[in-house]
Amino acid sequence: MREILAITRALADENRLRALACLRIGELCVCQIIELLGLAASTVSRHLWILRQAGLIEGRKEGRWMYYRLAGPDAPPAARAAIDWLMTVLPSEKRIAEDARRLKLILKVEPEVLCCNQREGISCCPAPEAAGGRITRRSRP
Amino acid sequence: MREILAITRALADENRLRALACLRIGELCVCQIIELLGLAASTVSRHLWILRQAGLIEGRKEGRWMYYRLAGPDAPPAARAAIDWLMTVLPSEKRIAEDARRLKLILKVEPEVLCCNQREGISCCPAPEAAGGRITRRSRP
DNA sequence: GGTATATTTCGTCAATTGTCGAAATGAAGG
DNA sequence: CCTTCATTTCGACAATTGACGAAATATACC
Repeated sequence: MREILAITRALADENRLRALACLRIGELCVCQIIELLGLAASTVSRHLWILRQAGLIEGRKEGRWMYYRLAGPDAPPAARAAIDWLMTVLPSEKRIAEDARRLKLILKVEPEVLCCNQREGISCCPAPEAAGGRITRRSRP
Repeated sequence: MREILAITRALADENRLRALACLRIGELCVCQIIELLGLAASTVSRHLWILRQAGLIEGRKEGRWMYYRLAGPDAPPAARAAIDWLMTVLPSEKRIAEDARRLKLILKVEPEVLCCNQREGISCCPAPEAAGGRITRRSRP
């Protein structure tokens, strides 16, 4: 039961669903996910940890960078099934499609430059949630 | 996104998963679910409402009694898929199997008698969560 | 070794959630 | 109509959660 609850609770958050969905295109660096979600790095790190311990994603460290990807075929079957469900229902969501569009822009920027910009509080792409009314604290030094 | 989040958040609670799982045998009266979960009637009612507005279950009123069942084929596809996933992963869970065993005992009691007993604070079956350390307030008038 | 830096951990705060009991609702039967 | 009673709604409270910034960790490069 703990295993299943870890999965369902991991999925019960919009930002975690967005993170999962964006990983469907393949492996991503944490800084890219940070950029996409527009949240504090520590917050994103926590979200990724929750997804990871639920068995939904896998991490791989390469130097200073950390890469995450969707759990593979050898992941717990319950998690795999959950991922399959998500990948059929999520992509048609407006927000997820918007994320996919922005992700293309993000991928054009070298991770090094991306991280450097994040330190400076600069976003490489429009960040629609800023227009949506939510205030991104990172825009204020 | 609202629709999917309603589903994932509805599933992010152990008692709601138990309620869903017990409905796989068919339609149940609220008082039977109350008995199974061992929670206050108001709490169970709230859980069922959350499951209902997520499209995971359907309700039917018959006189003073309210019956719930799993969402049928004409339910939102996302909800149907979620139910399918749950019904493959939940039944093998220890807690769910235990619930199924207790549900058989509960079904032997007429709903009228069950409700009457609940009013008196009497449980028709062992209620394993009492042994598990949790205190059931309803045993104290 | 020392510095720079990508990510995680920690502490804190506001918001949300699960739970209960009490009161309200609504349907049956006298 | 008035009572009974199964269920739901309401209000309160404790526990959990998501968010942030600051500090810690770990890796690379000098």
